[in-house]
Order: sequence, then structure tokens, then C-alpha cells
Amino acid sequence: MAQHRGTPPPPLDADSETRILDAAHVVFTRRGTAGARMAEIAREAGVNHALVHYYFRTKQRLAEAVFRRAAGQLFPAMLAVFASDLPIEEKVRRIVSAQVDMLLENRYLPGYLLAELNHYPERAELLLSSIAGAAADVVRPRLFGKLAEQLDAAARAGTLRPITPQAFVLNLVSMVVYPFAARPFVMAIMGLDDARFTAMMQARKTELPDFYLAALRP
Amino acid sequence: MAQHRGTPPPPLDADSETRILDAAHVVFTRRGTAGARMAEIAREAGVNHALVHYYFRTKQRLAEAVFRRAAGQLFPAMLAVFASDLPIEEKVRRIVSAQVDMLLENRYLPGYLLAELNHYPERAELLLSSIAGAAADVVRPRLFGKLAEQLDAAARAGTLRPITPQAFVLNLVSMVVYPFAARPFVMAIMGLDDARFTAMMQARKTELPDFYLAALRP
DNA sequence: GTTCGGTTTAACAATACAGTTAAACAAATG
DNA sequence: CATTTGTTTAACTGTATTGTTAAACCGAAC
Repeated sequence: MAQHRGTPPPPLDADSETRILDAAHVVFTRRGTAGARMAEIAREAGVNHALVHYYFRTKQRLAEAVFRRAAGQLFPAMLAVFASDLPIEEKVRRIVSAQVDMLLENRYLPGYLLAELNHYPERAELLLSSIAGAAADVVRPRLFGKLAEQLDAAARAGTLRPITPQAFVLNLVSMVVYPFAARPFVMAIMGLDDARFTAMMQARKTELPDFYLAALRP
Repeated sequence: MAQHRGTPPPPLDADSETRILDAAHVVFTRRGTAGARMAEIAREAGVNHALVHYYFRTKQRLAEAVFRRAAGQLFPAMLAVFASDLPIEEKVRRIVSAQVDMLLENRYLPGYLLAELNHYPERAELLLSSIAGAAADVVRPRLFGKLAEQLDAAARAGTLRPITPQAFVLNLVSMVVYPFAARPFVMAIMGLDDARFTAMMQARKTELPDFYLAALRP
């Protein structure tokens, strides 16, 4: 270990650093920050545990890097769709389809993020800024602004039941994310294995938008 | 400490034991099993930390007692309503109203249960049996059986759009529970303080059933 | 007033874990 | 081949944490 004092670790050395971050992602999302062990991360990354500290110094720094990364994986895409000029119906279909696909590939993500947010609520701000690189005051109008216009116009025109943009987003996201957050329980109570759970979520990609749009009929 | 070997701790000595369990409930639901400290539980209960071990021996036993208790707090009421003879519409209104009230009083419960289930998925079975004192095979028909009949009959009669009982339960529970599970994030992104969050959930008690029943219109 | 069960005190053992460090090492670069 | 840079080895520090234990304590029941 030569230059920890002399020169700070190279900001983006790719290989080992990202392998460690990947490993940390796996371990933290499975066990949570408090339950994760630095040694397990090192093992998962296939490196010595000294190297983990070499790149990330402390567990907390590593945890925050992983959290930021996980948050960035989940929210920006959603924000982009909600804020876009697409018609309401298309927004619903895209959100559901894209997010279900994404969550099927990252099953631990919702549980991890919700658990971390409950244990360290101060990270909510950090999460928000990781979405857009901006503070809450900037994200909020981006998320709800366009939507409010659209919903308001549709309600006036009589093509949709009136609903606040907040409820619109919250209801939709709830039905998309919750089944993944509660996946072990859903699987147990419905008697599903992994394959059947996946199949159910695949079916949900078409059923859920229909259901949701039906709720919005005037 | 006299009789730890001789006689096992009295199963229900009320006072101190329940105070410890209450304290453990508070600490575990806030910090999660891995993040909780036995010393903090003792402090919260106002007893010496030796006494916590006297009654519950290990952290894991205490954690399981708390988990069982928390699960029992959340699910049996819901199961009873879904399994009842009440008409669909009444089921929706009761579930929403009762659960929102209950969750407003126990804000950490959803986050805690979801986190624990993700970190220790083997507890899903334990949770199921804590609901009804029975295995999954018994709970499942109790939860979905009556509902399946009702939904099927209504679909035939043309009074409701067809929906599986699984989707019916999952969609409803999602929209009820998720806002609490993601509460810190919801508060941050919508710019709410505790009082406004509560107000929003109170309003939701009437809005959500209307929304949900609208989705079920044929 | 003595006995007894719950409780505290206070100290202890054992381990788990985060984080540090010096030295050796290896592979690429010049 | 000498230098640099990333990596391993291996040992170590310090502390947090779980769990145990013996002895004293204290109030209530007998």
C-alpha cells in the first residue's frame, strides 16, 4: 500500500473499484447497511478486504455510494416519463412496462431502498438530489407540473375523473413497486416460486395499465 | 440471577417482560434487527441489560418475538375482512379505513416488516402462520376463497370488471401500505411534514375506496 | 421475620467487526 | 532494469457487542 497518504485513490480506475462497488451493491441490497459485512463484500468482489478500505475508506462511504447508485437506477427513468409530453395513457403504460422489467432484473432494489429510507430518513434528500442533481424544490415541479396540466385539462374536458397529480403518481407507483418490495410475502401467501412470480409480474405489465386507466374513466 | 438453569423464565410474568417486549418493538421497528442494540432495548425498557437476556436469552429470539407480534398486528384484521361475507364495496371501504388508521398509529410497521422479510425471507412462513395459527395451505383459501366467489358472481352479473382475487388484494394492499412503507420518500418528494402527511392519509381514507371501486366498474 | 422471586450491580469472557499499517509482490510502463 | 501503481499478505489496534455470571438487593407473601 503505497500512496494512500501521498495521492488520493484515483477517482475512476475502473476494474477493481467497480468490482468492489458491484459487490457492495449485491451485499448491501441483500442484507442492508447494518447487516452487511465489509469482509463479505471483499469476498464477493474477489479482493482482499484491505483493498475495499483502500478505495472507499469507511463502510459508511461505501454504503452511501451504493445507495446513490441504487437510487439513480430506480428513479430518473420514472421522472423522465412523468415529466414528458406523452399523453396520460401512454405515460401509464410506459411507467408500468419499463419499471416492471427493471424491477424483475433488480428484485432486491425496492426492499433495500425502502429499508434504508426508513432507517436513515435523512437520506431522502440525498435520494432526491441524486435523481436530478437538484434539490427537492426543483424536482417537485418537474415531476408534478406537466402532469397537473394534463390531468386538469382532461378533467375539464370530461375525459378523465379529476385526480391530483400526487395521488396519480402515488397510486401508480404503489401498485408497481409494492409487489416487489413485499415479494417474499407475496410469494408465500400466493404459493408462488420464482418463475411463477415472474410470470405474474409479466402478466401485470398489461393488466395493470388497463386497471389503472379504468379507474380514471369519468 | 437465580433460576435460569433450574426453571425456565415464567412464560407470562406481565410487567417487566412485556415492557421489554414493548421496548424491543420500538427499537427493532426503528432500526431493524441488524441495526438494533440489546443495550438500547434495555435502556428503552428502563431495565438492566442483563434482564433482557434473562427473559429472552438471545437477540434472535427477541427479534422473532417482535416480528411475530408485529405481523400479528398488521394482518389478521385484514384477513378477517377479506374472508368475510361483506359485499365487495364494503370490504374495500373497511380495509382502507381500518388499515390507514392502524398504520397512522404504527408508522414504522410496514417498513420494518418489508425490510425484515427481504433480509430474512424464511420468515415469510412464520408470518403466515402467525396470521391464522395455520400453514399457508389453510390461509390461502381463507383469504381468496370467498373473494373469488364474489368477484366471479359480480363479473357474471356484469356489475364488476373481471379481476382475479389475487390482483384484487394485491392492488388494494399496495395502495394502502406503500405510502407508509415509503413514507420518508413520499414526504420528501411532496414536501410534507408529519402533520400534512397525516392529513393526506386521512383524506385518502375516502378518496382511495372511490378510486378503487371506480377501477372495478364494468 | 424469613423466604423467595424478580431485579440490579458490576464485572467478565468471547467474539465480531471496522479500520490501519508495513512490507512484500507483481505487472505494466518507461 | 528501474519505477510506478495496484494488490496482497498478515498482523495488529481498538472498540462495540452479545452473552454470562456471582453476588447483593428488595419487596411481597407466607
